[in-house]
Amino acid sequence: MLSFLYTGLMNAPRTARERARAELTKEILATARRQLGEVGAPGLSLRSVARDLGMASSAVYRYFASRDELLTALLIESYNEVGEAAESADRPKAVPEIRWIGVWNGVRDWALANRHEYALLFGTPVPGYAAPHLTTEIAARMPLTLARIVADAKRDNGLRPYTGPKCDPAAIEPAMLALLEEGAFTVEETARLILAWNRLVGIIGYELHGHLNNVTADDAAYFDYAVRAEGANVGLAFD
Amino acid sequence: MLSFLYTGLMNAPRTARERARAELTKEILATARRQLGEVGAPGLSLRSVARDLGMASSAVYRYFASRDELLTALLIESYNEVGEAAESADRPKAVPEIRWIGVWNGVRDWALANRHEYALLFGTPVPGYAAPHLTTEIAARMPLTLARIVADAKRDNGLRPYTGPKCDPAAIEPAMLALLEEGAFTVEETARLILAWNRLVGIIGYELHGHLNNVTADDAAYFDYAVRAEGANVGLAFD
DNA sequence: TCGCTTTAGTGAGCGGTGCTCTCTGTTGAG
DNA sequence: CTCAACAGAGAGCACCGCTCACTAAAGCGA
Repeated sequence: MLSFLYTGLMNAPRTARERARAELTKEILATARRQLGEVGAPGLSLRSVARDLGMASSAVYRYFASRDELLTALLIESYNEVGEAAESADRPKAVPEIRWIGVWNGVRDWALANRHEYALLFGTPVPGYAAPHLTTEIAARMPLTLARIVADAKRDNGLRPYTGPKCDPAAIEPAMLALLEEGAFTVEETARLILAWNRLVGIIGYELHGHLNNVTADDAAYFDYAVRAEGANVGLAFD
Repeated sequence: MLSFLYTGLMNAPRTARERARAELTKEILATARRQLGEVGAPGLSLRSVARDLGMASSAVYRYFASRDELLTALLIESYNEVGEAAESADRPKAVPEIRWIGVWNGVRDWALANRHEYALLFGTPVPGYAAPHLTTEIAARMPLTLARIVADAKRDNGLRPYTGPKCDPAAIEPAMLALLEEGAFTVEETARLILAWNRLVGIIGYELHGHLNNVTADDAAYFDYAVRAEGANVGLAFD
């Protein structure tokens, strides 16, 4: 499982054979990524990747043990990209509200430009395919960027008081609570942050997949509203 | 397109041939539905439906012009089921807060029992497949059940004042605004209702598809919290 | 009732898929 | 230099959606 990570990409290739292997692995990934962008994950075919590269389909199996393993590699790549998009959209010196809006728009822009990749990350899973545990760490980059913003806001000016329903602490995964205690969040604040993340990731997905077609007229304006509403919910100074 | 609706199911069959056709159409649908529940939409195969029924795969094409048409029939069936689940979970004589919780739990229960069907309705769309317009009317049953609850609450006791960010009216589809004006909603209230619907449908999807695996420990408790938070957001009396 | 048209169902076939297996040639290490 | 590890090719298996030519039966107008 995930053998490609160790045999192909990591460590400096020493022999000519190893270098060739690393190179071809990258080429396969790049071709697969291009096809993913064009036809989406369900349409991605190992055979057509092989055709594009002018090699026998069976040869690709020397590099990726299965189509699922290839998809996993693309999944990791995409998680990193959306994390990168979120991080680079952040302006740590700006006020939290501006940062919040900026990061969410960065994520949405990436999603609009990489809709099939977004679907792979946050959409309905391909039946029979389960993302390996390895990916959870990388998957955290994007949400952690948002957590940092709220943590900074809390440190500098405090969060606005919240008057809504309370969340049962037992509902949240202990590891997640521990992680966010670094930002000195209460259970309540953690739950609201998770909720905000869920909601906005969901709304981007709905826009992308056309579920808002007969509902909203201006998706960007609706998203802007949702981002502000969500920001207010986690305690930022939107009104 | 959608010829099966007219040739197979609607109107009372008169001749023996028409009756046989109606019957077989139903059998195909039932078999397909069973397979959908077992292997999900991407795994649903017209050939295996035919095998289950002991007929040649090509014969199925006399009843459904394509796999997509078969999926559309299942889509309609599922939309009606989730609408039915929402409506029958409503207790119109109860207070709005109880009704709100009840309907959402009804929807979630249906989703948990019919996860592949839920994915078909609200998940990532199958590439190349676009749901026909016909379905939008049926799709409205579930959200309208929720709109009714909030409308009743507004009529009887008024909604709680909302202090969050405002929504640009241009963001919402005019037809949607007109539809909800029947419940005497303001643009702001309509936007919040849509938002609530988006969010909760999304959260159910996340739970179903495992995206909450490392985030929440008790999905039911988390959903309960989300339902209350969302109810408070639309102006119901949760605190 | 006859004859014709419409329909249901069959099975072969096309081009595609993921994946396996055997075989060949090459590379690299002891 | 030898030999094992490895890369690549190609045939093959079982599946997929879908089409087409063909047979048999049903329905219907004359």
